[in-house]
Amino acid sequence: MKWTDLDDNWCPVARTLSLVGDRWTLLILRDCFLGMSRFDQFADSTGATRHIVSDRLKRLVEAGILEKSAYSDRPKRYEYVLTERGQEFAPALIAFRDWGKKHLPVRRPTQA
Amino acid sequence: MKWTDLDDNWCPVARTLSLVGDRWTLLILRDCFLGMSRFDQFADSTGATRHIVSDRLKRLVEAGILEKSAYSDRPKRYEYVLTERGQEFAPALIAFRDWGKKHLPVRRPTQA
DNA sequence: TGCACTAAGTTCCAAATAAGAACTTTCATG
DNA sequence: CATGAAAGTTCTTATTTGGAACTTAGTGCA
Repeated sequence: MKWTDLDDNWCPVARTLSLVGDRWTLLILRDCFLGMSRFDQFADSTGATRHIVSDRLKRLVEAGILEKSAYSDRPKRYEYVLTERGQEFAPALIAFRDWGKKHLPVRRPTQA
Repeated sequence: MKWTDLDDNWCPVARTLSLVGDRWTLLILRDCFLGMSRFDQFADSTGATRHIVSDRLKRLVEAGILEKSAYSDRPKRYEYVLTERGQEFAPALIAFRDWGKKHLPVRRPTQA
């Protein structure tokens, strides 16, 4: 079975993952919760390629998890902000954060 | 940046996702919470290929999230059970389940 | 006018993963 | 001895990712 066919799975966990379960997607949402909203911020912060950031933002907008709106008209510039249903991913991200803090201490701390 | 380099990221969400953020992995954990423990059960239930189930189980065991043990000696047969730290993914799965139940009602219900 | 610079993407190619089916190994049962 | 189950492995093809370069539509000087 293809991953993309999970969208109409009987299981709500599977249906949710069909939207946010791809690589990098949840890290982009994490950045949204940290106040980021622009393309370059997501690319720099997550480390995902621009190609992937572009794909994920498009799909998150289509899923109604992020909202895209212009913050400048000339030149046209857009920003991405969590919708109400997007905000409701907070519990999931907090759960992952807590698990990581408890079970995965950093080995070699990030140097500057 | 490669996805696999997230294991020593400063962010605990990223470190956690480097272990369980690949496609199918969280669905296998879901099945563990539903009481499943065998290779074929995971393959049938998730729909992932045997190749992927094999890879994910190996990595979950290496990460200390599942424990592999023999339930039969002849022929040798193994089962996979959540460790204590594995059990602690419950809040994350519950968060995804709740989000899906609330925001993603099934369109065409699974027919038999 | 012209040059450098910014933000937000898109495009292209090579490398890594996933999908699907068939095959293997080790027994148990009839 | 033939059939079948469980747990993987192997093989080939299709889809995704990773990395770098390129594009578009301006802005800010000098």
